[in-house]
Amino acid sequence: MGKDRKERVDIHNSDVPVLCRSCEARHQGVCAVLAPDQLQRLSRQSTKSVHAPKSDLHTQLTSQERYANVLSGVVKLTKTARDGRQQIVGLQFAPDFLGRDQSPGSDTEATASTNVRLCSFPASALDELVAETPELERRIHQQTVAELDEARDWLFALGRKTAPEKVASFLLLIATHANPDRDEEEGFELELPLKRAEMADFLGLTIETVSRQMTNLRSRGVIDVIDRGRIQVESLAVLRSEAHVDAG
Amino acid sequence: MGKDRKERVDIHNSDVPVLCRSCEARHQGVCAVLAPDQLQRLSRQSTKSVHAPKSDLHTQLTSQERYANVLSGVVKLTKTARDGRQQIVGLQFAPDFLGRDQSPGSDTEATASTNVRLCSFPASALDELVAETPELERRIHQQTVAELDEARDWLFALGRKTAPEKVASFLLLIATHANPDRDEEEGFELELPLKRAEMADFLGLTIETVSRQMTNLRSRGVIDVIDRGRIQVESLAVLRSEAHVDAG
DNA sequence: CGTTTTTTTGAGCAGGATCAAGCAGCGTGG
DNA sequence: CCACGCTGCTTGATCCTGCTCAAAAAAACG
Repeated sequence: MGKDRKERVDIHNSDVPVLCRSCEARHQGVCAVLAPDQLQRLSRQSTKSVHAPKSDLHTQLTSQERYANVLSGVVKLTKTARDGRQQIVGLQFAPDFLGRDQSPGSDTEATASTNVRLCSFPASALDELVAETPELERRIHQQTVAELDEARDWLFALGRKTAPEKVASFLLLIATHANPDRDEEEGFELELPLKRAEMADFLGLTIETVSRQMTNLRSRGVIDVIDRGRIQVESLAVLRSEAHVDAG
Repeated sequence: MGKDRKERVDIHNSDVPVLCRSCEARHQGVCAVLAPDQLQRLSRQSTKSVHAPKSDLHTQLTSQERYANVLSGVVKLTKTARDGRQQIVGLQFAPDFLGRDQSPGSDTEATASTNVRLCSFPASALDELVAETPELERRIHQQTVAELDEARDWLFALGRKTAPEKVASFLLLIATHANPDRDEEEGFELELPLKRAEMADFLGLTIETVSRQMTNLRSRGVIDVIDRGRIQVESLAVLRSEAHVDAG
């Protein structure tokens, strides 16, 4: 997976902590607005950690009063009813920031879907930086607005899209998040970070319907199934038309 | 509705602009964090306006580069697909703030559902205040987080709730927003700010199903229908159990 | 009042759920 | 090395919730 990815070390920026070099959050995430010395302070209290699928990240972070950046992998935010019905209400990818926008009374769980690497630090450390850097607050706010926007796109999908459209929309979401500036024309391989049950919980469907729609897409030549968690997408444009993305 | 509500004029605060006295936004909304002189500056550029149902508030505000507080009424945020399918992705009540968290690329419309009174002011005026008052930015951020939370609750409702549960959940939402600290025990009258078609667009259902579920709730004694837009709710607790609110 | 809009009600249909097997991959242990 | 159990995925048969189509009833409005 990481073999053909360029290392993004800042050769000319030796003030940047070792921990932070080649970190996505440093460039696009919340850390992007921090000055080198602030980065230094934060990184001194930061630790990287790896979490297996199904690890409960929410209680892990809140119990220790820590925040974290997602370095790699996918984190799912779920809501569960007493009768067992479950709905994924958000997915977090690198370099998303975890822990601050979870509002107090929220009954939302954060769980690793794939292997997840986190860079975590004490909440207090970030709160101090926020106090002295309005830019940082703005950056975090921007992420929240982006999440709100995505949530609203999914409200449309859940309320108004058919099962085939939902599944295509999901594949499109993964495709664009895995590589935001993908070549329009070419086909490409796609790693599915969610298993069927999770896709169902995300799309408001059952496992069976998700499975049927996947075979349906395959039989119509929109995708090739390589193995359980890997597909080949023939064309982004076709996928987009299958998803019936709303007007822009 | 307003008869038994105390007037909230700050007798002792004669520096508070006339325009702002007895305004909800002044107490719970974004204006709550402003100092009297800031309030003065802002109010000098503010105007109140009334908007009939179906007025397009989004283009009205963005074309004039103005933001606004909702003083009364209900604003719906909708997404529409090319084929006509529509989904309401958010409802704004007083004293919500309009205009800033609509991210640039968002294809979301803001439309009045009821008569809506707004207090609007130039975007630049607020941006200046934001620059000098970190508190204000934090306040706006809080509202965005609250909206994100509500959106996620509806993701669960749209993905996993049945039609009867959806309709009950909607009534519960209106009931709690109309009067956040309502007496637990007693029955009460409720004004529905949305017509059937809008309820359908909010709940991801058709008009017919909404209508059927309403008569269903009536025949089971959960509500009394007074007229098209007015119902009597027998008990909040019963409504809550009908809605199958997820675990907390 | 007639006209239009909104809501209700009914009959029939279908998309997706449910129930129930079967299958494929995979680690474990005999 | 294969039998075994386990987990995750697919496939099939049947059912039912909510949609579609149609029409009447009830409000709103000029």
